[in-house]
Amino acid sequence: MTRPISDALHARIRRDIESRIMSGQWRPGHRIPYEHEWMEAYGCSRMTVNKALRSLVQSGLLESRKRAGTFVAAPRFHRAALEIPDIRAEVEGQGLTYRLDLLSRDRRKATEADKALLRVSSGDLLAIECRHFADDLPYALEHRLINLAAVPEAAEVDFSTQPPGSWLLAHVPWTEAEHRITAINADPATAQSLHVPENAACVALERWTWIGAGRDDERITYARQLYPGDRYALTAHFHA
Amino acid sequence: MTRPISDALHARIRRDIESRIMSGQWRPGHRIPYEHEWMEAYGCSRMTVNKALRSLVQSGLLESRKRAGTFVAAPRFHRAALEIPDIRAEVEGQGLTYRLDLLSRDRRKATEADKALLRVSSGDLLAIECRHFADDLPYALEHRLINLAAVPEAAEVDFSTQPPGSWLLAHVPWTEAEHRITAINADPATAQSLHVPENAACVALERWTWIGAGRDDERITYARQLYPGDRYALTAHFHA
DNA sequence: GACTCAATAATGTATATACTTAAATGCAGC
DNA sequence: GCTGCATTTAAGTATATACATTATTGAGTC
Repeated sequence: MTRPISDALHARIRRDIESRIMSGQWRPGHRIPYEHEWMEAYGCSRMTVNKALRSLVQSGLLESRKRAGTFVAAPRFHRAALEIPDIRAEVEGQGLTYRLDLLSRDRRKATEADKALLRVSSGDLLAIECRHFADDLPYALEHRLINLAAVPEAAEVDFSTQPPGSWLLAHVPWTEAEHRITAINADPATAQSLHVPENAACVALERWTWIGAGRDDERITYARQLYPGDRYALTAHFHA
Repeated sequence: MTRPISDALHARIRRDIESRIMSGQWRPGHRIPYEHEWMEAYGCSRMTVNKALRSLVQSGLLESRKRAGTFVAAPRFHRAALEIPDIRAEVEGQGLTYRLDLLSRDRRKATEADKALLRVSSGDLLAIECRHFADDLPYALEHRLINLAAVPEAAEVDFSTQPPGSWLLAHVPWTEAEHRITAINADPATAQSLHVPENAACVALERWTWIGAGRDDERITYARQLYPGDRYALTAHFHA
């Protein structure tokens, strides 16, 4: 997942700055040398220095202010890049056999509850309940709503073999998404479905997906996935 | 959290491309126009076009191949940027009163268990157990190990008022970090400590933090935070 | 047809230059 | 001391240009 290291000059400058920040030599708030100082130091043009700095600004390590200079940004949070693979890919990536179990599929007009979850005001949708298996052990329980106004093709798709997440990821790419991760106790039905004891702690991952950033944004899907807490962990890595 | 919109030409080109991808008009694998076509379309230089494209490549929306062109990247995961604020900031950000309760503080040579968690081979460390309160309701239970070889100053800090996470974030900036999120059932002691029923589902957030990307990396700290699942949710947003 | 190899065309990198923009600085006047 | 204003300086944007790199294309050969 690491970027291929490049021997380009701007990449070297970038790495040099990065390592001085990472090592703690330059702390947040520290004003790093001016662009013209870097260009002297490396005997290159300002554009080259600028390219390095801009890329560090984009990744949040630096912050520039006109006239004042460029500063090491203050980390206000622990940032991490969470990459949630689609479940089939995740299971198969672990060398296990994936199997999907479609529990229910219902095409209906949005109920009040659906509207609240999908964040739409009306329309038809597809409601799916399914279980994901890894080597015959339940891996996740999924409840999903798909907005048919946004993705009419979904009405024709056979979700008894293809997980809805995989299909959507391939067919409705590059959407905006919001995730909510919490923990819940398995109710009796969930416990039975996931083969865990009643009240077992589960990771609940909710995801809202939509297209477009403006007012005319279009809700695509809502998904809620429950994972047995003792078999599953989300991992995230911060690298800058 | 949204970037300030810029009216620079390269930013406009960027937005135009972005919106065509986000709207689904250009799907993954699609070859977008060549740089020289963009420069004709906008009547600008190639460097300006290049700036827009590079920034979209950096954020993972595009992918360039020499000679072949620039393509819409295939989203293989649901990416999300997880920003985990330090607990005090998080609580106070919600308008609640923060209070820290230091349960134990122990300076010791690393035990076998410590070594495994902190991922060091030996050395002195500081082990801290504390509870974070929001308006007199327990918010999180924290178990933390700090490697004194990496952060000797920590030995002198008074962690009865200042949460270790806040202090570390301010004093050991820009580190690498790995997060692991899972769900567990509260054991009797934890339940009592967090004022939740026994076996209540809790979000368990583990974080390993170190400095430097090479072999000579230095382990800073290990933290495990338990949050009552019914009072707490991690949220993450993907925006591209 | 399959293989080799050179021409081609697109991105990648870098330079030198010029003008714009915004904020820190310092000076003048009250 | 404080305020307002002009100055200055560093980053921001953009251009035109050149050469490097590399994967594709296609022509020529076996």
